[in-house]
Amino acid sequence: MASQKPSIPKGTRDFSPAEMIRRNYIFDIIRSVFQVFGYQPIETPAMENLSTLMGKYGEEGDKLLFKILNSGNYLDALPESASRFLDPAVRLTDLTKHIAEKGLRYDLTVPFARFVVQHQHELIFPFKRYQIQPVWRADRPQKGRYREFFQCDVDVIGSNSLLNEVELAQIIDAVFTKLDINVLIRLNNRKVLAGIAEAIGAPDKLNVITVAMDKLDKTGLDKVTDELVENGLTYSAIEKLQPILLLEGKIKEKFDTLTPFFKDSETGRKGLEEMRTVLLLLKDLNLKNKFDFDITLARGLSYYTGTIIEVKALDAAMGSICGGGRYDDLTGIFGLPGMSGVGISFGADRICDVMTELNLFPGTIQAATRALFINFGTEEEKHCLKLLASLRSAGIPSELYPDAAKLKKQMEYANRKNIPFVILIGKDEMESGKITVKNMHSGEQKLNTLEEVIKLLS
RNA sequence: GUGGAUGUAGCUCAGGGGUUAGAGCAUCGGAUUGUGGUUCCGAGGGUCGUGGGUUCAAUUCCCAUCUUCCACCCCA
Repeated sequence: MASQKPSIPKGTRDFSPAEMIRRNYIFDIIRSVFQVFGYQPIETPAMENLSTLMGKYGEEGDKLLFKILNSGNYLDALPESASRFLDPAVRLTDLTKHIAEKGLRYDLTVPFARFVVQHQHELIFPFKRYQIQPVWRADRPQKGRYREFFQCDVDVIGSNSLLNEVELAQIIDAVFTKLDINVLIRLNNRKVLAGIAEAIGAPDKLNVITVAMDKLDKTGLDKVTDELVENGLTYSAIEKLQPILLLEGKIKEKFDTLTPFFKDSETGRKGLEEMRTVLLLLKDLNLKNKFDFDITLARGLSYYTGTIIEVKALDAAMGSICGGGRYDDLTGIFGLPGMSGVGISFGADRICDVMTELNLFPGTIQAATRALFINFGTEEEKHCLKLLASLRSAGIPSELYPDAAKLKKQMEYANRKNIPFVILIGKDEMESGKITVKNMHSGEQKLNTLEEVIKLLS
């Protein structure tokens, strides 16, 4: 039988020990910050019922869901002959709903909303939770984009207070300060965006406007204008929108321009007021990283209703490495209305990419074996096993080479694994009861008692 | 879903319509069976992504397909 070339699905990755050490460094910092702010961990299944996931991320999102084929003879469950679904006139989604009822989660927010509704009577509100798990998207992979990646979510649900938004900004600041990444925290509010749509007389075109505005810094004013025209915005509306699109400079100037602009839009005024509250509180907190009120920030996920947040690394070319916002009614679809939540998600994989690119991992993070016992044979093995146990109970990470291989091979093993000390116990040492310790860095070698060895390696 | 690149040894990559396809690194053995990193010597390892076409002859040229990467869309 010809052996097949091993491979893994597109957009997924294996993580080597060296990579896991770096990834765990990031996860540990993020987790410790979450905990210090009073958030509690939960986990949810990798797969959810498709009905939980569908329709929550907009049309695009549905396409990017990985669907799981039903077990057993799934074609038997079809209401009519399978051949009908081969007709191109029949929509593929019709077939999908008959043969797949589960899907891999697309993010952690929607499963969290489901979790909250399902466990509402056990939870203490406002409920502050964090969740660090992989999510899956059937996207085309490219730089910084994977089909399986880890999100680190923090959310507060059951509180309308804008203090939560402020707290999330503090968490962002604390995490990236600890990771030594310089970031810009961009803030906006969906109500401000809705207000703009209202004020220019195109309230139904909110989505078109936000998507176009989001592209402003990438494609420029002309392209954005073209796109707006294509999507049916009138020239007079675009004309009114222009000064908003070009709004730059200090936060205060943005408020000065928007305030009169919103004189007929209550939604806009409300959004602006929320922004003012959040920004003023943040101003007094002296965050290490910069934040800005950026009216071109839109964010695609359709469930956001208030504040939206996005974080970009300043020194690396990478999409957003953290994002989130407030959703007023995500639990409503699952039967629990009036429960507002706000949360953010850190993209661990992108953060890892940025830190690798900028060389930000400290050199001291690898927790490797401290000492390797050389294996000289059966008698020596037995002797070493006891000493090994002593070192381990003293908390010294140590190992015994499992085979009586050539010394060169064992030394090479220690060398390649970066083990700083090698312990040699042959006939001589067994008789004298002493232990030879070799420092692999300096090459120097000494006879010691067990106590001395423990002291030396601790 | 759209567009552009890519695929040759475990890895990074040269090469070229015509005997036996190369290099560096890695692996294994030896110099050196109680002493690693450096050095030297040697060995193993390939259906040149897959399928088809052109040709006396294709790994090389052409077409298709898949893979990976990059960009768009969207996003972490």
